[in-house]
Amino acid sequence: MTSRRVLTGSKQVSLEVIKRLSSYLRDLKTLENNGVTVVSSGSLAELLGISSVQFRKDLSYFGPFGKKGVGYNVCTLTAKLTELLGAGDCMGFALAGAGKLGSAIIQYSSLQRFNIKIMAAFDSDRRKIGKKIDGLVVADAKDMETTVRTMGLKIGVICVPAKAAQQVAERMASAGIIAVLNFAPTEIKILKKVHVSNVDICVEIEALSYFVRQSAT
Amino acid sequence: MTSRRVLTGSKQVSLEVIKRLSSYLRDLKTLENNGVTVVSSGSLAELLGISSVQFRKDLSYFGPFGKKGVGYNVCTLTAKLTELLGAGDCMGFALAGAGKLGSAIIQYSSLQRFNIKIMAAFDSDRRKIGKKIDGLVVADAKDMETTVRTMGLKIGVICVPAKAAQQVAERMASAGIIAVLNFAPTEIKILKKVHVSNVDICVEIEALSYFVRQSAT
DNA sequence: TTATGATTGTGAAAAATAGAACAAACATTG
DNA sequence: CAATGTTTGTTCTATTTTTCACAATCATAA
Repeated sequence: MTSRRVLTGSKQVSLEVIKRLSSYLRDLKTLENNGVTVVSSGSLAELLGISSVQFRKDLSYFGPFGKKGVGYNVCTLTAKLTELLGAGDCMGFALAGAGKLGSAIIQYSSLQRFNIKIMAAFDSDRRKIGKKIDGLVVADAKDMETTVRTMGLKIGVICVPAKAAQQVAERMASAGIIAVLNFAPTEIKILKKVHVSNVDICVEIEALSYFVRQSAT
Repeated sequence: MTSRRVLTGSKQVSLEVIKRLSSYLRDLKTLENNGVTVVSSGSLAELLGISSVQFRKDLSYFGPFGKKGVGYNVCTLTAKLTELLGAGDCMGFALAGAGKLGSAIIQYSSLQRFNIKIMAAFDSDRRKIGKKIDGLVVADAKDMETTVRTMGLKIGVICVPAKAAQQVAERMASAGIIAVLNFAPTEIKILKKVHVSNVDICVEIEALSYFVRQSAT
C-alpha cells in the first residue's frame, strides 16, 4: 500500500504517525482532566501500550515539546498537538447514509468531546429523510452537493451500502470534500488529492478470526 | 508498534497482509456473484486500488493459486481464501455494550453475509438488559464470563465507554476470548496472546482533519 | 509446431518504519 | 557547587514492508 504522506517543513510524515499523535492527544486530555501536569514519555507510553521511543520519535517530526530531564507539560503538549492536528477549531463533517451505523455515529458522544461535529446527514431513503437524529434533520441525498458546498464541509463519512459507496464518494468529492472515512465494505477509487480512510468491520473481524484459528493449532 | 505476526509454515505473515487478503476475498465474492470466472492480478488490483504485485505477493505467502499466463479462477481462489481465513465455518462473537454503536453492529447485515455472527450481547445498563435487538436478547454483563465460556466464543467486540473498556477486555480474556475488536476510544493493555484491533472513530476523523488542514495551505 | 504475448510467482533491491544507543539538558541531592 | 540520576531529542542501525525485475509457464495464433 502506498501510504499517503504529508509535507511538514521539509519532512514527510505518514498518516500512521498522525493517527498515533491523535491517540496521544486523546490520552493527554484524560491526564489533563485528572490533574496531571507533567508526564514523561515513559509513563505515557506505558499508558498507551507503545514504546517510549516511538512516542518521542513521533513528536520529533514536529519539533521538541519536552524538557530534558523532566518530561512534558501536559497542558502545553495538549495545546500543541491540538493545534498541530487542527483539532482546535471544531471540525465539521457530512455523513451519507443515516442507517443504523450512520445514526450511531451521528449520536456518538465522544466525537463532540473531541471537537468533531456532524454538520449534515443525508439519505436517499424516503423513510429516513426528515427524521430527526440527535437534533439533526436527515436531508435528502439529492441536496448533498449543494449543502456540502454551502457549508464548506471538507470531511465526509460514508455509511451507505457497498454498491452506493463509490458514487456517493464521487459526489462528495465534486462538492469539495477532500477527506473521506469509508465504512462501506468496498474500496473507493477517487482522485489522488482526496484521502480515503477505510474501516471495514467485516475485514477487521475476519482478520481476527484468522488469528483465532491460528491460536487453535 | 510491534505488529503481531503469525506463523504460516515457516514464514511469518503480518496481520496487515491478512486484512488485505480479507478484502481480496470480499471483492472476489462480488466478482463470483457477477459471474466472473477468471481474473488477473492486474484487473483485480485495479478494482482494489492497489498494485498487482502486492496482490500476488500477499497470496504468495500461502502458496501458488493462479495459473501463469491466465490468471486466477475466481471460484477456486475464493474457496482457498475462505479456508485460509477460517471464514468457512461461521465465526461467532460476543459484544459488550449494546448502546447505539453496539446495536448498529448487532444489526449490521454485512456481517451475516460474511459468515460472521453475533452470538451474545451484554450490557450493564438495566434499561438495555432484556432488550431484543434483531432477535438477540441483551444479557446482563455480569453473566458475560459464564456465557462466553459456555458458548466457547473466541472473539469479542467492545462498544462500551472508554473508562469501562479495559475491565471488560480483561473479563473477556479471562473467559477465553483471544481476539478483541475495540471501538472504545482508549488503548487496551492485555496479555500478549490476546490480539486487540483498535478502531477509534475519533482518531480516524482527527487524522483526516489534519489532512484537510494540510491541503488548505 | 513455433513464435508471441500474457500472466504468475519470487528473489533481490529499495523504501519505509521501528528500535537501539547515546549525547545534551535539566533537576536533585549531598 | 559538583556529582548523580533522569529524560529528551536524534543519529545510526535493524527490521519490515513494498516495489522492481525477470524467469517460468501457459494460451493463442501463425
